[in-house]
Amino acid sequence: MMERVEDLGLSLSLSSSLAAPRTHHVAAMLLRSPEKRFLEMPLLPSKRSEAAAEEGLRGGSDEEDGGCGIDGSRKKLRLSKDQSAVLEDSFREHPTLNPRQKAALAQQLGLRPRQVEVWFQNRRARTKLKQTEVDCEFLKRCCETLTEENRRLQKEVQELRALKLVSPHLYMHMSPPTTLTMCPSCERVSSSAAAASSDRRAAAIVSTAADGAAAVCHRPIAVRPQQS
DNA sequence: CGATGGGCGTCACTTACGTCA
DNA sequence: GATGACGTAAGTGACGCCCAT
Repeated sequence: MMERVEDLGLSLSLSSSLAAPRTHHVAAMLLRSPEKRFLEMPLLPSKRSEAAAEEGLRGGSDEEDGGCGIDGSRKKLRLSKDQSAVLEDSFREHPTLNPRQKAALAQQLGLRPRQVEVWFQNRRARTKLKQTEVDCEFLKRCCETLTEENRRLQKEVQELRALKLVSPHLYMHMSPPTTLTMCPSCERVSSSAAAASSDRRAAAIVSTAADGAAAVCHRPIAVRPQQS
């Protein structure tokens, strides 16, 4: 089964078309010529089409259920506000329906079960799209914050190196930079850093930061040996 | 017991239509 | 009134799961 967004938590595939749904949508539409659409038409009715047709037979005429007209044009049904509200309430309660719930809802709203099913499908898609947009915004802000933090740390490293050259004595006795005793991502303050000698600390600070200022977090991390 | 095929539900993508600025 | 952007109902194919054979 495909992974669900709600199961993934903060999931985002930037390569996914969802990252830019509108542009992808438009591009895809431009690419799809009527000829291609004709070629894509199934030679035989699919399982789904058959099911829909069957439901159509059970549910009433095309005229009243929003099916295709005689000329083949698709008649679009707009759900009433009341119908939408009931569906919305039901969706909040359970985003997926079992057959019994679907049938009950369809009967209550005077719709075909297929219409209820489609509404839930589209509703789930809209929810997922919204969540993706939210995730994308969040990750963008994270990226900006980390970039800024990285810039700041690089600058601090440069300053420390300069100080070490100019006055090693002062450097050895200075208190540790506060920025490097607290992890900006998990915001935990390291107690071991305070207990360590200023000499070893400073050395660690410089070497760690010099590795790219990426391994600031004091949680167990793997620090790559610097490549030449 | 594993392979296979059909039924079913869901998803991603797409199309087509209604609405609104 | 014409037009384009947008929202959304619906069509389609693919995929995974389940179950019978």
